[in-house]
Amino acid sequence: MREAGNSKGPGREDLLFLTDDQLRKGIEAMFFAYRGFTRDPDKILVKHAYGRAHHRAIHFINGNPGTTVGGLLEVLGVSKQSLNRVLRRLIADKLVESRAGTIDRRTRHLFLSDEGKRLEKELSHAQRRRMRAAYRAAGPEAVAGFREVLDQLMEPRYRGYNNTRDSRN
Amino acid sequence: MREAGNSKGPGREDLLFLTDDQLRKGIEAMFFAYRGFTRDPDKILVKHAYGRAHHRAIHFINGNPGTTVGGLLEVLGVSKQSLNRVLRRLIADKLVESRAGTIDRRTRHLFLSDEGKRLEKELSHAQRRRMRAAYRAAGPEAVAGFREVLDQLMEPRYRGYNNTRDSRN
DNA sequence: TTGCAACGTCAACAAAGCTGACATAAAATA
DNA sequence: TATTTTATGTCAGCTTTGTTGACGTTGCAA
Repeated sequence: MREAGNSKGPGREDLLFLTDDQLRKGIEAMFFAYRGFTRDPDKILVKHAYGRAHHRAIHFINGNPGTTVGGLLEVLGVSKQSLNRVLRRLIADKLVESRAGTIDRRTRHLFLSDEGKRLEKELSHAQRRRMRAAYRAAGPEAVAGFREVLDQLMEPRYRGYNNTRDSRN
Repeated sequence: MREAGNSKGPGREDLLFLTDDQLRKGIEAMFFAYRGFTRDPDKILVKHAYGRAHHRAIHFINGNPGTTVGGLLEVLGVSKQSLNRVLRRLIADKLVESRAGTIDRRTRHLFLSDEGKRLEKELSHAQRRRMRAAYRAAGPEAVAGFREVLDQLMEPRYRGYNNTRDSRN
């Protein structure tokens, strides 16, 4: 992929000529798509009286069980006070468990409780459902392209964040 | 595009089999990408003491000069009180002009002033710059796929929103 | 004339971001 | 050992942006 200019003539595509209008449409599509993307979980969250910030915390704790507060702060990119407010409530509500580390007892390792996992499943199921429908409708090649562009849009340090996280104590 | 299953064997791609993990990665990529996507304009906005809501209003007024308050409400999907707060300030700061319609004098038609256009250019230039870099790095086929998936993710009523808007008085 | 539509606005509230300041416990280091 | 740094928690205060409910005005339309 990503070859540049091959056969007859310097077509605009080959030179990756991008009009402001093409880019503007992409920008608007990103705005509308993100709203669609968050819509289903948002509806579930209001029922439980949580917000998007709670969803994000739950999501990343689920994907990285045992991650520390500091780890979460890095991924989420918010202030510790802001994260703490969210986390405090999730812990009080017993959706998240916080355990002091054994090798470094200053750190707090975070886990979803069974009830936390239940909510996570409810949220991620809804979000995956929409994502799956979009992927299916667009087809596998479109999905590959989608992921490539997203990887380019994000800040480089978050590329390839996936790949099971360290979660050891 | 979007053919389904052709040659030997029912490959997973051909059946559009999508693992939860694939979908989860797409979901996370969407989160990180959206953050990257808004980062540059956000930095500019803080200098001017505006927020993302102001950016959105400016963006859509720029794209649809003469749009009404009601039109903006539809696209942005927020309450009129919320939009009004943003708009009131932009008008007070003389970035946006509001003119009563001539055929229906109840409506307010919105336009960017010269200064409004200046800020819009500053914001959209930064955002297009990142988008352009992402598009260039990913290549034209990836871009096509990106757009297809975004179109699927958004609520259907916003598909093809682009295409120059009515802006007559 | 009566009613609906488009808009503006006040009030009150909530979510979620921020900064600054301070506290504690534990690790790391001098 | 004494000191400093790190990881975390928390209080206070402020901002932006979203919500709902209520009410007022102007103007189009029946």
